[in-house]
Amino acid sequence: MEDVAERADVSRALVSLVINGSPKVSEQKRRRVLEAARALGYRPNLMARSLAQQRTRIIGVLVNDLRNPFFAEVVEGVETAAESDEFGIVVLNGRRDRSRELAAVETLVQLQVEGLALVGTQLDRDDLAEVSDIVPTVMVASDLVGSLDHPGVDAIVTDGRRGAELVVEHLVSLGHERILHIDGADNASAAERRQGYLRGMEAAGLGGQADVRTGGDDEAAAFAVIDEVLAEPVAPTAIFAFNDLLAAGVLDRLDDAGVSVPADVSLVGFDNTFIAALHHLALTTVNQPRLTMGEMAVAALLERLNGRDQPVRHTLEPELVVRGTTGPPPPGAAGPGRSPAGARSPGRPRF
Amino acid sequence: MEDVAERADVSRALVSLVINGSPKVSEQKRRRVLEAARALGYRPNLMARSLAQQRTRIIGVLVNDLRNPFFAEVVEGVETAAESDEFGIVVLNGRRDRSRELAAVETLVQLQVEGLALVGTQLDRDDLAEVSDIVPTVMVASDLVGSLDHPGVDAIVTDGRRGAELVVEHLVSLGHERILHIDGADNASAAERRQGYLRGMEAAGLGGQADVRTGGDDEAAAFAVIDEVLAEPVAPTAIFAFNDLLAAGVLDRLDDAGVSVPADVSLVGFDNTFIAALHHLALTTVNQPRLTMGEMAVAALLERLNGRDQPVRHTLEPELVVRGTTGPPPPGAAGPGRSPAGARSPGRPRF
DNA sequence: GCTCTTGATTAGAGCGCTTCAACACTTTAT
DNA sequence: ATAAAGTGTTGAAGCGCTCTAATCAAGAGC
Repeated sequence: MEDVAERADVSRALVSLVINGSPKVSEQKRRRVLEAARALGYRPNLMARSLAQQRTRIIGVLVNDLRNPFFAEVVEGVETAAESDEFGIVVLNGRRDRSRELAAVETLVQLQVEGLALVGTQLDRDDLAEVSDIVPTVMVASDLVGSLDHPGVDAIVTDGRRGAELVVEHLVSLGHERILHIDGADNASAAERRQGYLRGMEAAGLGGQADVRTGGDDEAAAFAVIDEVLAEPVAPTAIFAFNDLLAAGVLDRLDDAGVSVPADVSLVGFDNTFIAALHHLALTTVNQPRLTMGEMAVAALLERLNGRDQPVRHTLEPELVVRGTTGPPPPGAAGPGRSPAGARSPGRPRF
Repeated sequence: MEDVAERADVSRALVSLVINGSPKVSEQKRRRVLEAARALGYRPNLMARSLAQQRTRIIGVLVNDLRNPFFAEVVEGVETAAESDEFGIVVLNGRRDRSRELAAVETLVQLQVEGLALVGTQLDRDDLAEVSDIVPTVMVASDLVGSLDHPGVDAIVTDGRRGAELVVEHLVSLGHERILHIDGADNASAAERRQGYLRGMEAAGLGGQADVRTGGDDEAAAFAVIDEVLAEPVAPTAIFAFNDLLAAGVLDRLDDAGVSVPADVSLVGFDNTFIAALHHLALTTVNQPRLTMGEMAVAALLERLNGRDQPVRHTLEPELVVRGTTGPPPPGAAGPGRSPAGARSPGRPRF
């Protein structure tokens, strides 16, 4: 910068003004400076600028798992919105490891980000208590575990409970009763969807048949569960998986076992990622407005920066997307899975 | 920091030493400082540190499209390697827009990253000429368009030409002759794979039947091409798509049209993303070692930082992964697509 | 001819940290 | 005892920038 100033025969201050497009610079000097800058290949040092300016115009984004297309799209939403507000974003990947997430948050705070968007993270209120005092924080697509209203944290979520209810309602309306839920284990949104499933089952008078198995959030997690289920005497006629990735794994394993979907068993995912839309999967699923969620997250952060100090919680409506993996249960397979004691018929159709 | 120093009753310099784990600090003072820091919730300012230290320990990663699982996995490789070398990474998403890519590179340079990993970007040598003088640069999974050896830029690629040849060889060995290639349009790796396809066809004595159509790099790009192909009198018996995403789109469209794979037409993708592995797609494809590529990229950058000034170019071997979308051509469909003038038989089987 | 505005430019302090040279104090060698 | 060497600590400069307040030049008003 010194060099540029010298070459243009002006002061360093003026160079700064030109670089930042101040209106109070004569056209003549502006030209001189710009030319000198180009000639010397001058590039402002963002670190120094941020330090001097006491602001970074950076939004930190911590994402649970970049490989999951769902999160990748939320991030795109964040990026789009940030860009149009002249903010940059820094994306860190938690890779489903909570301690890595914690470290990442720390890094972002030290980087002096002006806002923190936590996408699908598993952090809880204790992890965030301190941080949210320092920097505006918004959780996207996952809620603060065990807290309805932490005052410093905003949230943009899709109503997972409602989404799960929609799934159950859909399956029930097709005639299913033995509906299995493979959940997301300790994933941040798992509890809510599980709850919705249970409520949906209750509401349909199927409370006694509710069956939740521990799954996870990728294809691999499905394998063990499906193997287990296949080994049991009575099989479900429908499976509701925590998310699309998991559902894809279920589909694979059922395929291996020669079980056909939806003829033998119906299958539903969650998220409506592009995978679900592939015709060969044609997965019935629940849509979440990913881009919108990302954009709303940025909006929430900016509001905080502009002085709002009340927490905000936007709950978006999920939407059932019916595709090809759901249909009526196979004939003769209806009825409760667990008959009254001793009445279990050995010949009950499997799938 | 000032406050911490005061509370611990030491100088600012000593606080710095403690924070950075210098061995030449007495245990007593170290304790005092750490305690004061904790009590005050002190967090070092990374910007200030980088400025003073004249290094950031950050590797900038620019990725063509985060939604493509292939790139997401390369990034994970980069991240893993960077992490173990105590580097952080900053990921920017070009979203397939070249001007955005250019802007992103500029941002990263201004951020003072110590290394630049360009994953699948479309930038050419002119875009990079200046940048690569400033910061070590490595291209991953895509090559510098129109240049065999730009001295400042390293490259980690899979041999796309060879990969495409493998595909053609595989299809030819199954008995295919009318093999269509839907390319990646202006995507960075498109030219190479196209070339490999053409060479493969030549080598098999099928040069005259080579047929390349302009595609793209996502599902949507496939639709128009497939519609076009379906409207023509003579259909290919095999389709080689630029990548898995595109192949998935092809599969969808063929499905819509009632064409079955591989009975009527064989289909091959590229990249071996997890999508290809889904049993319901079971896409034959070409594997690229994504994680390894990411890790090698970091290794290359670190070598540069340690003084290497010769460019390095690692070409990894692609590997054909045969799954369920390839098989012999339908009976009676063999033979050249374009018969000698006038000899076109109207009844030639379509697909 | 003088002061008052207005607008363009600049000097210099300061952002939060690191680091080098200097300093004070011990310990060891002579 | 004294010099030499080692340990632990600190003052102060400096990283590249911004920004406030001061300065300067030039025209307007009386």
